[in-house]
Amino acid sequence: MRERSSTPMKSAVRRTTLAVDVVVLSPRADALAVLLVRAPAGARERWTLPWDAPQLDEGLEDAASRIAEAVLGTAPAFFEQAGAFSDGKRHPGDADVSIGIVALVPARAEAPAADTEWFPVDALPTLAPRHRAVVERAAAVARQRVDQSPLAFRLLSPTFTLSDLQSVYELLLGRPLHKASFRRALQASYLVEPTDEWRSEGRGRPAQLFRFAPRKRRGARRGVRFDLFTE
Amino acid sequence: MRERSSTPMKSAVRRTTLAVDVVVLSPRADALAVLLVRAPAGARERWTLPWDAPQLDEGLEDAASRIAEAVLGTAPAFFEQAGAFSDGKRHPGDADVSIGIVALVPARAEAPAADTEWFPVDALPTLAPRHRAVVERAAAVARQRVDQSPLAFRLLSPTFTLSDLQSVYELLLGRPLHKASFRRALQASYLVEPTDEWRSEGRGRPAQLFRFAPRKRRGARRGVRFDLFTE
DNA sequence: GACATTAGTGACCGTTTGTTACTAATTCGC
DNA sequence: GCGAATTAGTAACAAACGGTCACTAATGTC
Repeated sequence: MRERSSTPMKSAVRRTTLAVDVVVLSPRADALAVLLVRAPAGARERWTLPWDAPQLDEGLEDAASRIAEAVLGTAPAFFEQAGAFSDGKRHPGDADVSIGIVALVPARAEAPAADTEWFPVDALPTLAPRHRAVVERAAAVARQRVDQSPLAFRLLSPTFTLSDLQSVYELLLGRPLHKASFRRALQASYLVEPTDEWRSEGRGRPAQLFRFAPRKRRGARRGVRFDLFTE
Repeated sequence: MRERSSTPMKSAVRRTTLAVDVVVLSPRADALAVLLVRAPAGARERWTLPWDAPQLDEGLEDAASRIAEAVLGTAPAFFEQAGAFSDGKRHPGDADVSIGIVALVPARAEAPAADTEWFPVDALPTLAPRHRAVVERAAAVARQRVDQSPLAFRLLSPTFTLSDLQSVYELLLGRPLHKASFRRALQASYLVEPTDEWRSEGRGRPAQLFRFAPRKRRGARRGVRFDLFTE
């Protein structure tokens, strides 16, 4: 009979410093971009993610919303957890544990707050190691879940053209998609519905505007896919 | 010009009580089961997830491994985060924030430690509300990621029959799969390779044993799927 | 030895998907 | 005004995929 240590459930609960690190993502100029904040003078890196400790009895998403609103001016409508980080990597506030939370905002014309700037996720400035890991994980989460979560629609205005939507998918998936196939699959998914409006943007034929309006699908999900990331 | 509050990055880092709640999953008797620990006398619920606060400078996965080993006798080989939980729901140790971590172990003959018991995830006993949410989220994570992560193989011994593998997929997906289609898709995925061994289990033809041995796939991933959960 | 039971495969065929090629509606340059 | 360029949208073909059925194979049970 193997000797077993007593279960650890009774040990005292230690106090830990906790940070909510927010990764605000938005499509900018043909790249997925993250909003960074200029670090106060004296910090080791020039840029950081917006972050803070959660307030007493404040939910993590509530904290993320508050933190994002402070830098954006408005609260994003969509959040998703990107994981918890506690490894030896340094956090700008020396938090023991970080909760990474992705916030998605549509591309807008307005500039962000002073002391903030958009950076493509593939061309980040030097960040604290923890923050770099959070951003990378956040981007990976967005890429992995784009087909199971209405992520793409949160990166667009309420109405959008199908070309806009396809561009966002291509941005997230990192590869070009074929127009006809994309539209056929979208049609079958019952995720969008056309509006009466059309948008004419410079040259070319005007495009019809659609809105996100998922309806129940009749067909059950079919076979398995073995889509492991085995690179 | 809108008035903006100063960015919150400078506020003092508050101390928080943090718990790592471990969801040990294993296939048992045609159901996905979770390992629960009998709560000490006086606790409000009779059962809890194995949990503990992380030690100083201990990674979250390290903590999960230690906690799981205390109840299993051996450390599971595979962990995956299931999210952070901070909402008002009560935790057995009154932790402010819980990190839910899924640990996968193959079905084994051996009984778990004393004061522990396997429960099907669809037939849980009364748990603290936080723990119930963690288990539900963990099961959902396992179900969602089964085709993107080698989850299913971590619920099996190093060698297994294709029927075993199909059963695990059916368990996780919650629906029957067709044998021929399953095998055809698996073949195309280059995820398993046959061994020289065969297993005869009571009646019926013996089955060849396979092992998980993913190889690079030639074909690039194809089109998009719009598999939003819109029930 | 007939039968039940589980493993594994071949083949048919309808559906899905990649691709090409087309039509449609607009702006730009002249 | 008119053709070229540009972007939107769709039809149609061929190949690949996936659901299904039917079969063969190897074992234990009676």
